[in-house]
Parts: sequence; C-alpha cells; structure tokens
Amino acid sequence: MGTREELGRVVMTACCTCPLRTQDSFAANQVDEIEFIQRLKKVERTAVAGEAVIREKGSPRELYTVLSGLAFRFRTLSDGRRQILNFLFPGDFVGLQERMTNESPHGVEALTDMRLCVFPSERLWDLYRAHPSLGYDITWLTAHEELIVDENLLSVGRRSALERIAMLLLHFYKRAESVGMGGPDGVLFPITQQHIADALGLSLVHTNKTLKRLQGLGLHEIANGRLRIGDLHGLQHLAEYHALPLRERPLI
Amino acid sequence: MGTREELGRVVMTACCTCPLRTQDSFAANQVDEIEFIQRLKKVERTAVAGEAVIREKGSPRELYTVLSGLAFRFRTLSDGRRQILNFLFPGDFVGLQERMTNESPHGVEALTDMRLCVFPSERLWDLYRAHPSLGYDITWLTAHEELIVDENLLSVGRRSALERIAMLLLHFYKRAESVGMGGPDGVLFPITQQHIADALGLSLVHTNKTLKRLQGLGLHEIANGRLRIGDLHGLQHLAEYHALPLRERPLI
DNA sequence: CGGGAAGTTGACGGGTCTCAATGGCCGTGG
DNA sequence: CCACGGCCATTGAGACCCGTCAACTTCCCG
Repeated sequence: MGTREELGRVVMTACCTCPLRTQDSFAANQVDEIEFIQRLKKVERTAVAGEAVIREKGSPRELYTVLSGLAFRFRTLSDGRRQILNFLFPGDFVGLQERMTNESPHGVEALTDMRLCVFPSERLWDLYRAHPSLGYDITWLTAHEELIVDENLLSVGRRSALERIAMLLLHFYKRAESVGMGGPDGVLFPITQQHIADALGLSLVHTNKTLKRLQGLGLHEIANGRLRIGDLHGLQHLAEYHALPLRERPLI
Repeated sequence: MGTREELGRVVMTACCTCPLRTQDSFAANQVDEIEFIQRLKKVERTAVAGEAVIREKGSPRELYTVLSGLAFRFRTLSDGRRQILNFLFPGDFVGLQERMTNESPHGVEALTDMRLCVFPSERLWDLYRAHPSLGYDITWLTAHEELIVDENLLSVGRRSALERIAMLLLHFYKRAESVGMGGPDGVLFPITQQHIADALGLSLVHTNKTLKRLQGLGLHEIANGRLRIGDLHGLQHLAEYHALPLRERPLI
C-alpha cells in the first residue's frame, strides 16, 4: 500500500516494515505485538516545520509516536516566557501526561516536517490488557523521558551558560546519532538560537555570545543547519555529561 | 500483627489496611490487586531524616512506595553543585528510572523519618503480566512525576527568584495537603533554605533574602517547621500556578 | 528588490553569586 | 550549670554573570 494525502493525514506506513525497527537501538517485538500496534494505529499524521502538533491548553485525544522528524515539548507563562522541556526524536512517544488532566499542560511544536503515528487515546487501556509487555514498554518510554527532563533540570539549575550549551549540543548529537540521523558531516540541527535559549533558560543575546565563545574553542561546528562534533571528549568534560549506557529501547 | 524492628526493617503494614488508602485522593483498587501488591511487598524499610534512601551511582535492586514521611530526589555534579529534582510524598513511587541503567542516575534522601514499602525490582514484570491495571497505574505515577519535574524545569528556567519560591511553597503545600498532612496550623515543612536553594537553582544567600522579602508580603508564614499559607490567591497569582485538576491517583 | 526571520554586536543595568561575618538554637560533654 | 561546636538563618559588600535595549548585518525567499 502506498501513501495518499488526505486532509493532512497520510495512510499509511505498515508497522511490520517500520523503518525505525531496522535500527540497532530499538528492541525487537513479537509479531503479535506489532500486529496489535498496527491495529491500534488508525492513521498517520504529518506536520510541517513550525506547526503545533499539540496545543498548550488544548484537549488532546490522541497519542503519538514520532515516526520521522524532530519536535520539542514546551510550556509557557502568560507573559510569553517559554521553556523547552525536551526535544523529541523518532521513536519518542507523546501524549501520556495529557491524559491525567483535561487540558494539555504542555505544547509540542515541530522543528522539521514530521510524520507521526496516531493512536486513539481511549484505547490505551486495551493495550495494557491485551499486551502487558507493551504496557511495560510505555512505562519505560515515560521513565526515559523523565530521565531526560531530569538532566535538563540539572543543567538549567546548576550548570553555567557555557556548560549548558555544551551539554545541549552533546546530548542532541548523541540522541540524533542513536536514531540513525548521523552522517559524515554531522547531524541535522534545525534549531535556532532562540530554541537553545528557551531550552536552557537563557536570554537570546547571552546564548548567542556564549555559543560564539564555545565555537571559538573549536569543540564543535554548526554550519548549514548541521551540527558536527570536533572534540567529543572536550565537550563531555566541559558539560560533565556521561551518557548512560542504555539498554535497547522499546518502540510502540 | 504488630510491628517489629529487625535490622532497620519493620514487618509489616498490611496493604489491605494501608493508611493511605483511606484518603480521598487515592483511587480504590480491587481486592485481588491489593492482595497481589501485598505478596509483592516483602518487607518494609525505615529511614531516618537525612539518610540516603537511594545512593547516587549506586546499583539499586528495589522499588519503593513512600508509606510515610518526606524525601527528595536529586542529582549532583562532581564539584558538589546539587539540584533537587522533586520532593517525594506518601504514595509516591521511586526507583523506576534506575532500572534503565546500571547505576542510579539520581539519589534520594529522607527529609524526615520515613517508612517505605519495598518491592523486588525483578518482579516488576510479574506485576504487569498478572495485573495490567497495576501496570497502567505505574505508568500513571511515572507520568505524574514527570509532570512535576516539567513544572520545576519551567520554574528554574523562566521564573524569577521570587516567583520560584512562591511556586515551591504553594506546590509543596498543595501536595502535602492532598495526602492528608494538612492541619489547622499548616503543613509540616522540614525543609531548610539550602533545600529550597538546591531545588530552585539559586544560591543559599539569595534564597534567604528573597524568602525574607516574600515573607514581608505576608502571603505565607514559616514557623516551627510548619508552613502556613495566608493568601493563597496572592501566591497563586505571583507564581502563576494553576493546580491541575487531577483525577484520583493510583497507589501501588 | 523588498521584507522577514535569524544571527551578531555593544552598552548598560540589574538580578544573582561569592565571600565573609554574625547570631540563634540545640545537643553534647565537661 | 555552662562551654562548646555544629547546623541553620541572617546580613552586608562587592563582583560578575546574565538580561534588556537597541542597533545592525546576513541570509533566505518571494
């Protein structure tokens, strides 16, 4: 079956041939589990760069898995101050926290064009009942995202501006690489300095100056919307970032 | 059955008569679910104020539910800078993220004397298989904790020192109240200014001065280790904190 | 060629940090 | 009973990191 545009929705990438599943970093699933996911997945949704995937204060009815593209999760204060909570990569699962409240506590915005697998929120419980192993996987994904937010909170609370930026670049690079977005000239980096500022609790101006200073050290290079790491060890030392030796991650 | 001291462990509060379950904020469970939890819970552990419940970099083998008392979750950098990620109240579940790595990415330290229900980590999967509904609950608890960390990240990243402190006091108060720790003279507040500083990404000195300034506004009062809210509306406005209308929370 | 978004730069002010010192409270031990 | 030490709260002075304001440039795209 091919793909067909229809009201901003595309039907359909088959789960059994999901391009993400061919990657090492994702754990394998049983055939019946994949078939169940396939039945749960009614449609595929696309989003263009800059589009609001989930609106803050909206009432969400759907769960998503990022199939391709990048996004970020954020919250804003009424006067416009915005905090990016974490970036979303292919394989990330979105929408669980919204289910605990009537309105979504955060927004999700696309950084690039995206494809998302759409799951009806009200059938989440079916998944747990029919395939406890998949419920287990969803818990894993949730806990993993919290781990990342923890790390960001440590950065914003206790690292200096220079350390924060080193941390962000390094973390972004590693995550992008782990989902096969790496290449000889680095990874795609569709992120403005405003995004960096909002993710790190810094002002735009100070982000610019600090980023410039970091580039002067020659540890990395950002050009043509791509990020390349020159001195991985130096960045790790500066950011005091020790990548956790993660086990294979599940994929829903 | 009474309680008996034995190597720092107490045996045993029966789950079917768990004092937390009598509270409105916790959802009810089926009898067989509670019996299953009871079988999973091998022992009860106590911790004195200041004790390390989970050691950073340790290799955890157990999961905990806070039965009574308070604690906090934190991470530190090698030079000693510490970030408190969130506070733990009765009913909170601890230890999931540790399972994804070989060493615990964060520490947990008791703020007061505590009692904890201990579950063997390796039997978590049994729980999902035997009672998917409980697996669902664990996901809920994990997502809920992430929601709180999100909120803290927004505070630390984008709120001013005064707003952050207002936020912390308010949030702490509401959470304490929701688990029945409230009283006519406020809630127990076993937290030093150093804790507040570490939770909000501030220095101790600045925390002290800002807290003093906030107290001058008369919105709250801290005395004798207790926190009382004078002007709830004023604090909410200052912190721009809108308590999420949560549904009943599960309890494992 | 025009316009908007993103990046860059300088000046300046202020929020926050660090250093340093003091006082209160409390448990311990002489 | 009092001296002492340790933890916590408090306060002042000065420095610095970072935010704000305000340009200007570059780049892209129509």
